[in-house]
Order: sequence, then structure tokens, then C-alpha cells
Amino acid sequence: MATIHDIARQAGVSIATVSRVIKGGANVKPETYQKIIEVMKALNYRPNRIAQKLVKKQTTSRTIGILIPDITQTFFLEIIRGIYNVLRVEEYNLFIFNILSLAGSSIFPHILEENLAGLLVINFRLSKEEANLLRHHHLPFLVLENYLSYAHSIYVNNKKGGELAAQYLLSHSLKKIALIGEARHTLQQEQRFQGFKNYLQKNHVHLPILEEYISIDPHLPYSHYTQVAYELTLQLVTQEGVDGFFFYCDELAYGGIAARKEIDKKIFIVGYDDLPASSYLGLTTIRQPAQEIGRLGASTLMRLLQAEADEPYLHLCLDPQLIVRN
Amino acid sequence: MATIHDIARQAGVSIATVSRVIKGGANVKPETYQKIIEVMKALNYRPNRIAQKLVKKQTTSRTIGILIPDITQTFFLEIIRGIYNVLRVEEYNLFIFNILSLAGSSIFPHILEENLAGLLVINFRLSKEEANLLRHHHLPFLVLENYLSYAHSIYVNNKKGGELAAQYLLSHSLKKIALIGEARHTLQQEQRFQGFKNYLQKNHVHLPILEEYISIDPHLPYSHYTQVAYELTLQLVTQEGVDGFFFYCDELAYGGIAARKEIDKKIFIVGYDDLPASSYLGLTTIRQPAQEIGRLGASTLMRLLQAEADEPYLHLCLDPQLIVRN
DNA sequence: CTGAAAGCGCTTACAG
DNA sequence: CTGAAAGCGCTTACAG
Repeated sequence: MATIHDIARQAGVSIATVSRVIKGGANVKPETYQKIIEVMKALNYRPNRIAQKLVKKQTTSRTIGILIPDITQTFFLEIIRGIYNVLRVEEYNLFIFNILSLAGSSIFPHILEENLAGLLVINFRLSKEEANLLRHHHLPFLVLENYLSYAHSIYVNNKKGGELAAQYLLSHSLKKIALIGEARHTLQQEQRFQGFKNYLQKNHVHLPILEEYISIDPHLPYSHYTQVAYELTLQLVTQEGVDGFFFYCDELAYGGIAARKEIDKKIFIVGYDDLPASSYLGLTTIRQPAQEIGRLGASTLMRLLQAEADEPYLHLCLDPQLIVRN
Repeated sequence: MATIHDIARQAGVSIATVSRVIKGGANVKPETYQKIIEVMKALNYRPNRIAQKLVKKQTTSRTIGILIPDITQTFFLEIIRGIYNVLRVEEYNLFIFNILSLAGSSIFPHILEENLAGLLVINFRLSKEEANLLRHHHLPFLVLENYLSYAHSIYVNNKKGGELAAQYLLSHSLKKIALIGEARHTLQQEQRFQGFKNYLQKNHVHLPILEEYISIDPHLPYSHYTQVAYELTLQLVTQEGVDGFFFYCDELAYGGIAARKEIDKKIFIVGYDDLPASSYLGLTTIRQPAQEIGRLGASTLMRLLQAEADEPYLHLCLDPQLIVRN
């Protein structure tokens, strides 16, 4: 890569003059300007933005980073929408890190390289070490959709959500229940299913329960799994006699809804999230308001940017809500 | 802001030793390390990432920027989802610029500061000068949802879309038609409405046409305007006797759908976009596949990053499609 | 374990 | 209109 010195040498001028041309060419003789422009073209010169920033002391950015597992999942997309609703008004840019490709290697060095004003960590198992690393580098951050004792966090009570789902399904007399989740076994999923099973135990219900986990290829758009869930539902109803379903998330439950239309048996389905489309589909689900979580997260982070570094950890637990439809 | 020199002075060591501590403290005597850490804390020191990058020659980034008017609009959110579907697999990060706050001032200096690998310009009237500026700085870019003679662009034929909408509405015998748009009067909107009116003219149809423009406050989430459109629709039907509606976009048309439910008169509605929810709502609309446009844009840009700088401009025009529902 | 020195690629008074 | 020089805040051989 050519530098300002290469250009200066080739053009037979000083780097100061080249620098003036980079800035637009004020106070440079037209012939000199032309000559320098030509050399720049010939060498395919691009000024180094990093160096420009250093000397200009452009150190603070108005950019918020977000660490999110999978934007193709509608729930996370809605969270982002909520976040951006706040950021746009506050005049911040949004930097979305790609965490798909990090087999083994850590993303945190990359995060620290990007001069961010703050970071939102969404649905990500941030370790204590990683949290300390961020703090050590004075990057304010906030964890969403996950409870962490060692960080500011805003989350929804997943166990409670699972209980609500169980409560709903048990209000109908069912024969066999299936829990449908992802083979990734996220913490959120474990908690929801745990809450579900706890409720059965507490109420001494001895219903046969099946657990099925769909293996997720992160390279495929998440919508693909709606189809997989559809087929799985059909199979479980016809071959296993399942008549109650609790899906880890609405997008999987949509597959269940599609299957239900083709079956003459009466089956009950509960999803999780309450995405915008769920109301149109008449899906009974556990509501966790994605956009509001995003907005709340972003505005809280904005507040943290102004605050003292040593503010005690904020732990905000939101309650999910059962939405019965159809 | 404290620098490495301040720390070195306070701690009574050289900047080289401080630098070692920044990197984690290898080859530093524990006492020295402690002392330096303390001074850093006391002065609230944060290493300058820009300087670090300069010296480490970290010049190229794997980040794609996008310039988009309003992510709160579902259509644009879906485009982003399509873009990200590609970027995540290609291992690029996504930088979303906030263009809300730029009254007067240009965003392009900010864009050039960010050391991006490429830029997607979505639904934005990029001037010839701005295009040249980007080229001058060797930032590969691609324009989406807008035809520009002086840039690579991928867009949907809006006039054709307007014609399709007119064709549909005229297949029913209507008394009065309303075109409902935004007072922002984007180019896309003008073209759609122009196509609509052209079709009427060409077919010598002399139907009374009303045009109504909803004024948009960019600080409000776009969903707010669904409600505004709802009220406007009610009013136009009851007070003006309108029985045919062409909405600039589906999200506005949803308001029309909601109004239709409360009216006993038969009215016809066409939207534009065909968002995911539109099928559930039974909305007749002009389809322009947002996710696919995003994917196509991103993958084309990826290709451009590898290509010669002087490749002839790519102009890809997609045809919209009438989707009749209900 | 530590420091002096060179250097990353620029900008910008200052002097001419 | 132009250049020499200092400096932006770091890292990293190299020598000790």
C-alpha cells in the first residue's frame, strides 16, 4: 500500500503538499495539484484513515456495538428495531458484530479494536473473564436477555414463562406433551423447559413428556426451521399421539400451526415471544416484548454512558405474560 | 485524556513498560505491574485504539456500512435481514449509519472516516458528487432501491408497480380513488403514483382521484403511521366516498385494512411491498421481495470488492408483482 | 525485567 | 504556494 511518502517522492514534492491535496488542494498550485493527483491514481493511493484520526485526535465515536447471536431470527431483529428506535434519536450509529464465524477464537479483541461508545450483549453467555476484559478497557456494556450477577443485565424470567406455558396446556385435558427446542440448548431454552417441568412436578401431574431438539445450522436462515418444525409436529401427532406442544420460540411454533391446519385431531400449541405475526396467526404464546426490551436496553445503556463507572449492577427482571388466542 | 506518557511519568517507568502492561503484563515485574495498574485506574486511562491500530497497521476491516433512511420501517428491516444473511456467512460485520440527524451536514465525511470495506446505499438520493467522493476514496459501493446512471444500482421498477396497482383497482368498478403517501415525497413514491396515473391516462379512465400525504416525523417509529392511515381511511370513506385505495407501502395499508373492518361499505385496497405480515392480513399488494433484494445487494457488493475498480456500472431492474388476496 | 529509540502515516503551525 | 519539523499515542525490536 502506497503511503504519503511514496506519493511525495514520485511527485517530487514534500509530504506536506501531498497532504494539502488530500484535503482538497487549497493553497496548492494547479500544476502541482494535477501532478500529485496523477501520481495518486497511478499508485492507487488511499490515505490511511487511522493515521488521519490519530493526528486529528478523533478518539470518541458515536457508535454502539451489539453482539447478537442471529439476526435472521425475527425475535432478535425486533430487539434491534427497538434498539435503533432509541439510537437514531440519540444520534448514534449501530455496529452489529458477526459472531457466526468465531469457532474457537474470541470476538472480544475485535470489539475492543472498534472504538465504540458502548456495547449491548444480547443473548450471549458472557463469561466473567470477558466481562472483566470489557471493564478493563472501559467499554460500558449491558447484557440483554440474560441474567449475569457480574454485569448490568435486563432479562425476562424464562422459568416463569415455562410455568405459564405449562399452566395453559394443563388447563386442557391432554394425553401427551412435546417440548420442541433447538439442539443448541441455550440457557434461555433450558430455563423455559425447566420452568415447564417444574410446574408439572409441583402440581403432581404425571403426563408423558417428549423432548425433541432440532439441530440448527447457523449458516441457514432461521426461517428454514419453521419448515422443520412443521414436519416434526406432523410426525409427533400421527406417530406418537402428542396433543400438546410447547415450542421454544414462535418461529418454530409457526410450523406447528401449519401442521395443525392439516390435522383433524385437536392439538394445543404454545409458542414463546409473541412476534408481530403471532397475533394474525392466532398463536397462543408467552409474550416477551422484543421491541420494548430493545428500547429499554438502549436507553439504559445511554444512561450508563453518562454514569459513574462504579455504579452498582443493575438487574432488571421482566415478567413474561401468557397470551391466549384462537 | 491521559496518555501512555502520563502513566509512565506518574509510575516512574518508561512508556515501553506501560505498553507491556496494556498488553497484559508479560515480562513485567509484579510490583511494577501493580504500580502501573494503579496509576491507570487513578487517571482513568484508556489506551487510544486509533494509535494502536496505526502502529499495528490494522488498516483493512471486514465491515460493510449501510446507509438507510429508516430502519423502523419494516420493509427496510427486511432488507437488512437479507443483507445480513449474506454478511454473516461471508464473515463481515455490519455498520448502520444514522442519517436521521443530518440536518444540512453531510454524512459522507463520517462514512469515509470509518474504514469500511464497502457500502450499501439504500433508498437514498445519492448525488453525482457524493458518488464521486466515494469513488475518489476508493470505497466500493452499490445503490439499492434506486436507479442511478452513475453507479451500480439494483432497484425495482416502481412505475410498473404503480401500473399494476391501477390495473387491479380498475378491474373493479369504483367511484373514487385515493392515493395515500408520505409528505416526504420520495422518488420511489413519485414513481409509483406516476405509474398509477399513467395507466389511467393510457386507458382513458376518468375517475376522480384524491391524493393525500401523511407528514412523517422521523423521530417517531414508523408503526405510528399505521394508526394515522387508519384514521385517514375512515375519513375518506365516510366523508369523501372513496372506495379504492392505493397505499405507498404495506405498513400504511395496514391502517386501511383495519378501517375496512369497521366499515360496512365495500372498499378495495392495494399496498406496496408484500411484507411477511401482509399475507396473514389478506392484503392485496405489489410485491417487491425485501429480503431477496437485500441478499442480492450484499452478494453483489461482495463480488464488487474483488473486482476491478473500473467495471462498467451494473444496473439491475427487478419487476414487481401483483399479489391478489382475500 | 526495563528503557531509548525508531517508526506507524498522517496534519499543521511556522517560516519562507 | 511549499517544505522542514514536530507531534498525534502507541508498539516493538534491540540492547542492556
